[in-house]
Parts: sequence; structure tokens; C-alpha cells
Amino acid sequence: MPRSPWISDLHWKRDGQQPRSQKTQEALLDAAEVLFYESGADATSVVDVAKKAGVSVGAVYHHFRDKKALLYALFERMSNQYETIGRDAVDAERWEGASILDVLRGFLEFSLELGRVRPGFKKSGLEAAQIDPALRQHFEELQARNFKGLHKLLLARKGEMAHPNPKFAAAFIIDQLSSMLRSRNDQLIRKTQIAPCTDEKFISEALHMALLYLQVEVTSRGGQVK
Amino acid sequence: MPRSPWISDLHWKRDGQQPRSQKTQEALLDAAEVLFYESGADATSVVDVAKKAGVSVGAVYHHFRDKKALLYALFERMSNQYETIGRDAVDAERWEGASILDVLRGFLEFSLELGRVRPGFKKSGLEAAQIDPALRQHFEELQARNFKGLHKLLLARKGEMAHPNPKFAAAFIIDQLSSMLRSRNDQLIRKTQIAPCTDEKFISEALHMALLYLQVEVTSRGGQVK
DNA sequence: ATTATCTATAGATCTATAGATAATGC
DNA sequence: ATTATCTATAGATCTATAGATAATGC
Repeated sequence: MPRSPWISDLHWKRDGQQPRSQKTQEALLDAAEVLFYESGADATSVVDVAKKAGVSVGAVYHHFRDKKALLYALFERMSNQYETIGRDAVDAERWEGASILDVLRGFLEFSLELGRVRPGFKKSGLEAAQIDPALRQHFEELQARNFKGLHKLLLARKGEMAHPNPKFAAAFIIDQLSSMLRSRNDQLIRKTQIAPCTDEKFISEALHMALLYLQVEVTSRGGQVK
Repeated sequence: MPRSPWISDLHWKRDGQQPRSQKTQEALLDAAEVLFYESGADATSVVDVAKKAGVSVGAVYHHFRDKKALLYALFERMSNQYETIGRDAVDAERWEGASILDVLRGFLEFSLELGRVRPGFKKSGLEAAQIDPALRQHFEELQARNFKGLHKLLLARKGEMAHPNPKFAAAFIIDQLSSMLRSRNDQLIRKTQIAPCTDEKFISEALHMALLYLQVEVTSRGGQVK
């Protein structure tokens, strides 16, 4: 029985034979990521995606079973990249000798950077999660895994925290910082804020708030905080 | 020159002559608010809205110039209600004798309540803001006005804050608390959080964090914080 | 010979209207 | 008599396919 040209039984994406296949597929995913971010998947037609990618509609349907499959593939790419990034970011060895302040600063800086260079990265993947419960759950698990990795890094440094319940406090602060980052990475929401500030200032204030909440004595580790 | 049956020159909404007009219009707006929240305005067809409101498509177009006009009207309703609510909420007299803790608690409790009983309230209005820059700006101003009212309430109590820059600190904490509330009111995002807790616990922790950041001495005002 | 792409278009879906019918209030 | 609603459908838009043409690699 010959191998199906479609990856997975759900016929999501064609497994191309020529190098140009991958180029085209990635061009289509890049185009979709941007367009879906700007206007949403519904408001974006397949023709729009093809045009932006510089190919014809026919080419889209040669590579992807249907429009939904394009969204699935986009989700898959986001998911894979996010997992790789996340695994690397919360690697224990990478943070050896680092303080809670260092770890949290890394988290904030990285998230802001990601929102800047790939604004559609998460949102376009979330569009897929919105229409398919299975993807939704996968996204939740993915996010939870990364957060839990960060949580572990913080708890390994619980000696720095005077908070009576470091386990809860660390989880709570991760949730709240990520909420703050999400708003900051969203252009529309950001405009409604009344304390506009540079990324640097935002990071320093958010860190200050987090350390107060966790009851981390900053002075004892030297004046790394402004 | 006879008065146009359409409100405003942009022909947004018909100014009905009979009482049932208003009933129908409100039923349509209610239906749209829910459907647009659940699936987005694009994914919702006019037939869907009509069906949910219990009227025919023709009735929709009798009252609203087009689908966009329905979205505009929804935005307008949200905008008016939000303004009334906001003006009332940040009324100085209403908070006479209240502490910073009281004011912030009121803000958190109210926002969570609004998200619970009218989940589509803000989101459906935001859909309109997404497609029209003028509405977008109006929404920003509306939000900013409410936030500034809250800001004023806090600054009127700056004696409670030991923070060296109460003006900035108050604005910053308002922005961050509203980010936290936004995530908490979004079901999908909320599921990705790793420190699930009751609304009560959330409020108490968020307040605790805010007061630490603002450097408000809670003990001096009695044990209102758990 | 196989794989990838393009052009043209059928079929589905949705928006908006026309024209007929029902309800309201002077 | 006027206003509101309904049914049926024209027209627009978008998805997806069929069939022809071009590029690739054995």
C-alpha cells in the first residue's frame, strides 16, 4: 500500500517531493500568519493568502486539503516552534547560577521580543484553537508545560522567597506576568493603557512588583535592580 | 425636508415609530452580542442573528442598513452603557471615606461581575473597533476616561501611598490590574493559567500585590485584608 | 514520468433587496 | 395609512476543483 501523499490520515498537508514544495508551503504559512493576525482567518480569503505568498489558488489546494488544513498546519508550525523555544528557555542548566530576578527578566524580555518580531505567532495559532477543541487542548497543554518549566526554575530558588507559600505565589505571579505581557503585545489594548512606558521601564516595574509579591530580598543579591 | 428614518447621515439604524421596533432592535443586538462573542462577527451570518432573535432576515434589514450597521449599533450600545457605568463607578461622592483598598476592590469585583453576566459586552464592541479606526479611537478614549477616573480616585488618596511617584505608580497598577482581569475574563486564556483559584482568592492576591507595589500600609487602616 | 503550478469556473454560502402580507395606531 | 414583518431570490463573494501548462529529476 503506497504511502499517502497527505501527512496524517486527516489529510492535512501534502508531503512534497521536490524542494520547491517546502518553499511554497512556508511562503503560504508565512503569508497566512500575517494575514490571519491582521484580519482574522475568516476575513482572509484563500486568494488573499495565495496572492501574498506569490502563488496561485491552485497551488494552495495542491499543498493543503482545504482552508482549514492551512490553519491546522499553521498551528502545527507554531506549536513545534513554541515547544522548541520553550524547552530551551526553561532548561535548568541554561539558568545555573541565575537568581529569580534573572529568570523573570529573561521571561519578560523574551516574550516582548517574540511579540515584536512575530506578532502573529501566537494569535494565528489561537485562531485554530478556537475552532477545534483538540487543538485548543493541545495549546493549553503546551502553554502549561512552558509555564510549569518556569515555575520549576523559580521553585528551585525558593530560598530567595520569603513568601509563606512559594509554590502558589510563583504560579500566581507567572500567570499575572503573562497576562500583563499579553496586553502589552496587543496593539489595540496597549493603546488604551494610561501609563505608557518603554519596554525597559515596563520590565523594571513588572519585576519590581513581582519581587515584592514573592518577597524576594533584592538588596542581598546586589543592586541589579534599578 | 422630512426627518430621515435613519439615525445619523451615515444611515446606521432606523428610528422606529412603533414600540415593537425597539423590542426587535434590542432582540437583534442581544443575539448579535452573544453570537459575535462566541464565533466572531465574520463567522456569524445575518441569518444566524435573525434566527436567534426570532425574526426574519428581512426584519434585520428593515432596522439596520447592513451588517456593518448592526455592528455599529452594538458598539454604540456597549459604548453608552459602559460610559454610564463608568461615570457612576468613579464618582467621587460614591467613594467618600473609602480607602485605596476599598476602591481597588470595587474595581476588581465589578470587572469580574461584568465579565460573568455579559461575556460578550466588551468583545463584541471591540469587533467593531477592529474594522473602523474612528470607533477604535472612540473606544480608546472611553476606556481611558474610565481609567483616568479611577486614577483620580487613587491620587486623591495618595497620602496612603509611600511610593515616591504616586502618579505613575497608580496609572501603572491600573493598567496591570486591567490586563489581569482581561485574561481572567477570557475563558480560553484562563484555562492556560497554572494557578487556578476562586474569584475571591484572585481578588485578594491581586489587591495584596497592588498595595505592596503602591506601598500602602494596610495595617494602619485595620485588618480589612485577609 | 512525475510533481508543481496556473487559469478558468462550478457550486456553495452569504448579503441585501423586492414584493407580498400582517400588525399598529390615528 | 403607515409601519413592521415575512418569503423568495438576485447578485456578490469565496471555496474548491478540473484540466491545461510548466518545471523537475531520474
